[in-house]
Amino acid sequence: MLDTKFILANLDLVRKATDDKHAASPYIDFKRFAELDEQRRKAQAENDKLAAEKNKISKQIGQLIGQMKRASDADRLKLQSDSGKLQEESKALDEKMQSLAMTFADCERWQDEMRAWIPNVPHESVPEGTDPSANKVVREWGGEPRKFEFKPRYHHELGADLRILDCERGAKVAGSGWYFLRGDGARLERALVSWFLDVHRTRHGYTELFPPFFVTEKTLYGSGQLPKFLDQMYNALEDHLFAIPTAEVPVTAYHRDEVLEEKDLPKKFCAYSACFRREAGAAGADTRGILRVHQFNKVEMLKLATPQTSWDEHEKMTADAEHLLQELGLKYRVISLCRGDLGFSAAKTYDLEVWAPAAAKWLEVSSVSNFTDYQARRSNLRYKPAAGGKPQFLHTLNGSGLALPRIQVALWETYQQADGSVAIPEVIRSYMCGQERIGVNA
RNA sequence: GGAGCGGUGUCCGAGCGGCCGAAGGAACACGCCUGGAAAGCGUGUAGGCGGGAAACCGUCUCGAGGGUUCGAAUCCCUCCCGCUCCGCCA
Repeated sequence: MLDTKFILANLDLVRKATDDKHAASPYIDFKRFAELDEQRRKAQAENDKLAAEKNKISKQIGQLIGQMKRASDADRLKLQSDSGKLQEESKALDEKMQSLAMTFADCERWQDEMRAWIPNVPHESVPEGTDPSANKVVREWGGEPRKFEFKPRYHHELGADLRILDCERGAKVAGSGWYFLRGDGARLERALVSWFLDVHRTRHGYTELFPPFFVTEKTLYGSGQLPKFLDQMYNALEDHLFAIPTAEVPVTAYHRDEVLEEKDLPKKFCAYSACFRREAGAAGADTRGILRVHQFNKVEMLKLATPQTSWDEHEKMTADAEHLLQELGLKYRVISLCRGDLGFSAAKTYDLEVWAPAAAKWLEVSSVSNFTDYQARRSNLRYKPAAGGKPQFLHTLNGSGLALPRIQVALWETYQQADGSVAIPEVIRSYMCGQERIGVNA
């Protein structure tokens, strides 16, 4: 969430961000926000003044009672009546304070509520625009798309023929949008996850985490999924837990409510997790195969950085994800999302899209974002500057590195052979016991 | 799931109704001492909010939330988390 003072000092900026991000809602009323702020500060100032007085009186009573213990009988009576009077005064103050305290708490609660619905402000380098058509292609890698000397087959055809993907049985067991990977398909999935993690760990310097797949409401709130995206999440009502839509959620919460040392920054984590998404409202889109599913595997990268380095780290993280695609030999492009397509909590996002040659489509396989201090404020993630001074909010960044099974889709389609088999990319072979191609699975 | 114990500052740990934002120790920082270091000694070291140009002042915070009281880390209630024992279990 944004800082209250920042919102008030930059109303136009915040209002535009809210509109551009299609986040305007009845919960947000900037005029009311400013009024609440004034009311809140007034109530607090008044309340604090009375509290100071009351504390003074209580202290005096304490002293009188102390004196009473040592006093003669005659003096004791006098002291007793004095302290009685003070007690009355204190009670009177208490009554006055009650309504002030209530006003204060109400104002603060409403402000916080409103802040929870106000999105992050985009970085100035983010393209203007209201929908994906305004997104900018930053760069493309991989040259000309592969030319096939035969008619390339779609991933769902390849998956079925090679018996590495079984959507029918997935649907039987769990419903539409659920699937089985089978044989070498399942093995390739596992190999890719291991390879992703190993590259990030050994070559990109990330610490590996294996996170919980279910988290509390508070945790989801911290990374900005709640309150806005409640309907996109699976939950276990009985236990008040939600299935994570991405490892970003538990890993962002990892250092929640902590104050880190600047010398330990940036913190870099990578984490595998299954991701669960209800995809409510997406029915009808990408129905064939496994382009849009309710459960998928993903390796996530996450960084906690200072505001001074976060933009640099954002570019580096993007490069880390690209590195994987390059080694897999997959054609891809990097897109800078426009203001209207940017996520709720993000200040800037690069999407990485791989080319699926049979479908002749770009598939989003990674989304690398800088959230600046937006999530950090929600999650109370801070650091102590090396130069001294008050703790500051960190900047959080995260990006997929990478998301399955779309990578599988691109691999199958890109590396399919005339005989119907699929070649396994060089870098993955050692993770597949040296296997070089996927033929029909027994 | 049942029974018992416990959650205090960066950490350990005392406090069990007022003089407690909190003893003592450790750690860290600065200063003294030293040729230099260790030991010694001295000083300092939480966060939120509000006010103030600042120095600083006020207020709130001893797991969270509520209650009793003029006054709560201390008493009462609810919840959360941890530990020990028992039960169950991959």
